[in-house]
Amino acid sequence: MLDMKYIRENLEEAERRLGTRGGAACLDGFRALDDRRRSLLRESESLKAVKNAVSEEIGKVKDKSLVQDKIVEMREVSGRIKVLDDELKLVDDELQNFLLTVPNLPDPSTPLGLSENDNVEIRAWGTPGTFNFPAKPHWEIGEELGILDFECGAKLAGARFTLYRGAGARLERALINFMLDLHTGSHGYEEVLPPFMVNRESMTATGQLPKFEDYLFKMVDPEYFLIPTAEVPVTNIHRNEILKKSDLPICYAAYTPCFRREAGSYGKDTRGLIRQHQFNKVELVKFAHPAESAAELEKLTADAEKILQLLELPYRVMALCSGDIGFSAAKTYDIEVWLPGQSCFREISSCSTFGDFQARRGGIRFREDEKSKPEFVHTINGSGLAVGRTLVAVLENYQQDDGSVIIPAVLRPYMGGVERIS
RNA sequence: GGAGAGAUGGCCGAGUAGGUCGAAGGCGCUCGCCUGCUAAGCGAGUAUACUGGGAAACCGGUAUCGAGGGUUCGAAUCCCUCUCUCUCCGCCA
Repeated sequence: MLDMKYIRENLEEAERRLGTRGGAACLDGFRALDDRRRSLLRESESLKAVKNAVSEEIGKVKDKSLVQDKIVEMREVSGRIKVLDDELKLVDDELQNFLLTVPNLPDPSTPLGLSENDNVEIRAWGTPGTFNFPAKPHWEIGEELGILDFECGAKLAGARFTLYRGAGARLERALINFMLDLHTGSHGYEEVLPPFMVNRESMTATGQLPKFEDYLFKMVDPEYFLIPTAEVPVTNIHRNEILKKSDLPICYAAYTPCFRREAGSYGKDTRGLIRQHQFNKVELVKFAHPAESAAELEKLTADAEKILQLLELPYRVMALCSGDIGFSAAKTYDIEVWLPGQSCFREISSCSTFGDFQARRGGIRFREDEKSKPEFVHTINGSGLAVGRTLVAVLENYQQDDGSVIIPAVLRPYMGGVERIS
């Protein structure tokens, strides 16, 4: 959520910055609602001041018959207040609902552009390997090895679900453990294991709701939402808290499955593991001092990259342009891994800083000094990494001409010493 | 699922025959004083949000005692609904 005072005082600048996301940035109506709200508030509150003062006088008088006229008068004032407050509530709700659907302002360092074609490559690591045979896509490798069963996934649940078997299931688990061990052991993150379902408040704080309910899986009674990313529960750990400045940055790493409706992506990536309704991810989440958030985003991105480096998987880092960043993000780096079976780079991590956008929605604050006003922290998060897609990258980059797949050296301890799946 | 108990400020904990309670007291914390160190002691201060005024320091108003409604001139205190926590029983990975 954007700061109301900022919008009030910088309406045109806010519209211009939002406009860089593409589409019409429309803050029309904000000013009218805001003015209406404040005028109602002023009127209601001044009446309450009168009511409070008179009620206090009435309280001091023993014989209420002496103040009967005041009681009657206040009865009318109370009625008037009720009317004003009812309308205020309507205006307030409308204003809140409006603000909750306004996306974050792109950070000044976010490149301008309209689509993914305008994203900017920041750096690349590793060299795509060459194969003396036609490189296969992972779904062929996985099916031939009997470790990925797409048919059975469809039987059990439907399209975009997969059954992992044997070494495939173990490789997924190995990747999860490898990632968590690295981030907690070497990068300073605390491991957390959150609920995989959350309530509406949590989804609203991180920005999935109210605007993107269609993208989520939802339980109706009682109402719960399956998390689309661990970002949601982990960011909400500190919802409505005032953190100690000395504790910042707070860094969490969490493994969770993620559940996404993938509404609007019909026909896209229908083969293989790339786009599933359920997938595993290790997520990194930070709560940082505003002055440190830019640097923390760089560090977090580097932490995610380290996984690919140790797995020796080639990748590139892209700065998403203003038209391609997510609703809540101010700045995003995508890490894209090389997939030889499909001859393309595919997103395997998305690392973003949200500025105070999520913190304001969630009431996550800190104090600069003991006596100063609480300020909003900045939240930062990124995949470290998407596990299913990492498995895809391992299968495709480490495939051999005999159909087997070499296990990267760093994963072998997690695979019971297995060096090759064949 | 059944039966009970509870939810107050950073923490602990008073306050329910409605009335000056944003809320006693204690702890913690901050700033001063004092003690040549440490401990103790003394004094003052110590919530948040919105809103009005002001360049600012700051001053005023309103709201908040789990959440939301209601009764009342007036509610932490009464009524209703919901959420969460705890205890016991049942069931269960």
